[in-house]
Amino acid sequence: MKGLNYQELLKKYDLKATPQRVIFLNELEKNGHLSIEELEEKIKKIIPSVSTATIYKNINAMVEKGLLSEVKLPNSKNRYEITKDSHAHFICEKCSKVEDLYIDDECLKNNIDKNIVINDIDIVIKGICEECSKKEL
Amino acid sequence: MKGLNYQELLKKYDLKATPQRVIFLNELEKNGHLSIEELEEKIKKIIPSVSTATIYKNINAMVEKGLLSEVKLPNSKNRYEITKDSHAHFICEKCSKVEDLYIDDECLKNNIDKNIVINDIDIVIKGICEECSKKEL
DNA sequence: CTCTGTGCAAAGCGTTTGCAAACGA
DNA sequence: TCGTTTGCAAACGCTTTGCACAGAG
Repeated sequence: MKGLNYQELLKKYDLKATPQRVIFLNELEKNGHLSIEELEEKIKKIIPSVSTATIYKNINAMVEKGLLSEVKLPNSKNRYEITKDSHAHFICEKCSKVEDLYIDDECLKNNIDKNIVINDIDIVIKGICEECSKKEL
Repeated sequence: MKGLNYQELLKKYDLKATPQRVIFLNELEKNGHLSIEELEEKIKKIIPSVSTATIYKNINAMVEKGLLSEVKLPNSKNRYEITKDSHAHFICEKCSKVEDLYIDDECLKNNIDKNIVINDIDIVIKGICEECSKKEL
C-alpha cells in the first residue's frame, strides 16, 4: 500500500504539493477512510499549527478535482478516501471499522427491469466483522 | 400508493398523531424521497405556521423510532423515506430524480471472500433515467 | 515573480435546545 | 389530567469566507 508519490499525485490533479497536503494524503493512505474530524486530529499530531480552514479547503479542493472520494455510510459521518477503482464498502456495526470490498456487481445489472443507463453502483454492506464475531462467542 | 393510515402508523411507532405529522407523512408518501428542505417547503405550503424546529424534531423522532429511513446519496443532501422493505435506489445524474429499485442482491454475497456476517446491503445506482436518455438524442 | 495555499478570525448556516403554551390520548 | 408536541428565539457547532502573509513552481 505504501508508495504513492504524493507530489506527482497532486500535480496530476492540478494541486500544489504543500507539506500539509502531503501529510494529509499520507494519513489518508495509512488509515483508509477518515472523517474530517479524524483527519484533522491526525494531521495536527504531526503539524500542530495547521488550521481547520486549511483542512476544509483541502478536502473540498481534492474532492472537486477528483483526487478524493466522499464515502457516505449509514449512521456515520462522511469519510474520505483517495480515489481508486470502483469498489464496495463494508462497515462493521459493532466496531465501526470500514473496509474496502472488491466484489463483482455485474450480476445486479441483470435483474433491473427499468430502462435506465447505469454509470456506477455504490454498495455498502453492513454487518459484523470477523474479529467482532469471535468476541461475541 | 395512497392508503397508508397515518394515525395507525404513528401509533405503531409510539408517536402521537398531530396534524403536522400527518401532513409530514402524507407529503413523504406522495413524493417518495425528500430532503429536509424540500419537506419543509411542502409542509409550509399546507400549514404555513409550522416551525422549522418541529420539522427537525419530527424527522429525528421518526428516524429514531424506525418509521423513517435516511437515504444517503452521492452529491446530494440526505433524503428521507417511509421505511419499507429493503430496496436499492437509483439516482439520475441529469435530473436528480430518485427511484426505488427492487433488485435481488443475493448474488453479491457469493463473491465476498472475507469472513463477515452480512446484515444488510445498501445499493445506490447512479445513471441516466429513461426520460433524460431520450432528451439527449 | 506570480499565483496558489495557509492561518487567523469573523461570518454563515443548518440544526438543536430550553421553555411556556397548546394539544392528543 | 398527564405526558407529548409545538413554536419561538437563542444557542450551538460545523463549515466557509476574507484578508494578509508565506510558499510552491
